[in-house]
Amino acid sequence: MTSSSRRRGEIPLLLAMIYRAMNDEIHDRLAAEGREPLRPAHGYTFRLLLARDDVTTVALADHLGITKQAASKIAAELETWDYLERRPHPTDGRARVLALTAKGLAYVRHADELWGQAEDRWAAVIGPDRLDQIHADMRAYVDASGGRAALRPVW
Amino acid sequence: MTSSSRRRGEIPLLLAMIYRAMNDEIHDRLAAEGREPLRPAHGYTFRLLLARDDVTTVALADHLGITKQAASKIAAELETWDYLERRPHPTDGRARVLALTAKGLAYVRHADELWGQAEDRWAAVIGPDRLDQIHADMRAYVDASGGRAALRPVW
DNA sequence: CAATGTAGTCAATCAGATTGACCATTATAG
DNA sequence: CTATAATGGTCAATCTGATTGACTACATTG
Repeated sequence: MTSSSRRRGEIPLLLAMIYRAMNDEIHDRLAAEGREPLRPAHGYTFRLLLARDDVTTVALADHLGITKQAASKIAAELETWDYLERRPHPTDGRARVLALTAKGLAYVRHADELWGQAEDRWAAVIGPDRLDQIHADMRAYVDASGGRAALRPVW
Repeated sequence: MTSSSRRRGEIPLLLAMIYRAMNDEIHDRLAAEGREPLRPAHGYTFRLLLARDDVTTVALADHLGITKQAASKIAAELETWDYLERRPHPTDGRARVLALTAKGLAYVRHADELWGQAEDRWAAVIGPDRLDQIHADMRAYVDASGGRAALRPVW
């Protein structure tokens, strides 16, 4: 059966390998579409903005684990490419709220479809039931790690 | 059971989250031990040298996906910290073979133990049998991706 | 309303990487 | 055998994404 041959400590490496393989695949396809030179940080920014609608530059910086100056630059790039806009904050005059534009939203949807296809390819190999199981087991780990596991950049 | 609630495209994100969470944990612990400022590239270098004993600077560069100049610098750092040594190549007078020193090997062993502990923590949540299953399913994906999946840096 | 804290910007600098030029050695073609 | 091309590695200059530090404008606390 499955067991015996599992070397201790191999699991994390496999996680990295699979994520990296899927990531490469998606990146290649996005690059082939001739888009702006989006870097990982931009992708993580999209995903944060999708999850929350009250994101300021400082919040973005915190999420990405970089300084606010660097985060500001990321946001500025995305703004010039029309992926996001900086709107005045409703209550705080100092702050600005970062929000995806229609183009930005379309981009995330498109990327999500590609991620979905990568996932499908795994499902094709092991079957959807196993993938459901894996999904549940991964969720269990994330839930058990008490907030330590969040979708933050893997640099 | 497990299924129904799985949103398509969520799996890759969970992979990233878990890898990142485990990585953070290990990094924190290694950093707390007051070592040289080792970066991800150094870790991937260790792992390559552990797997092969004929690694040249160019091979390292190729593996890391960086230029040979950058790879040379990485190797030079590791050499000054006594983690690896550059030996003359047995047959090619131009080349040098990179190899782990005893200190380098000890470091990898230590890091592997920490990875093993992270893995154990997951096993504690879902049980070792499930982890065996996941291991097999991940292996299946890697094998099916025809060499595309290799342990290369996830930046 | 004074004092302190926070969001964001501008400017200078740093670190890790890249490009380009080069040398020494090896492999290939006449 | 050479003559030529290709390869491993280094040195130097440059680029880029980030950091630190100083500052302004607004907010919060007392």
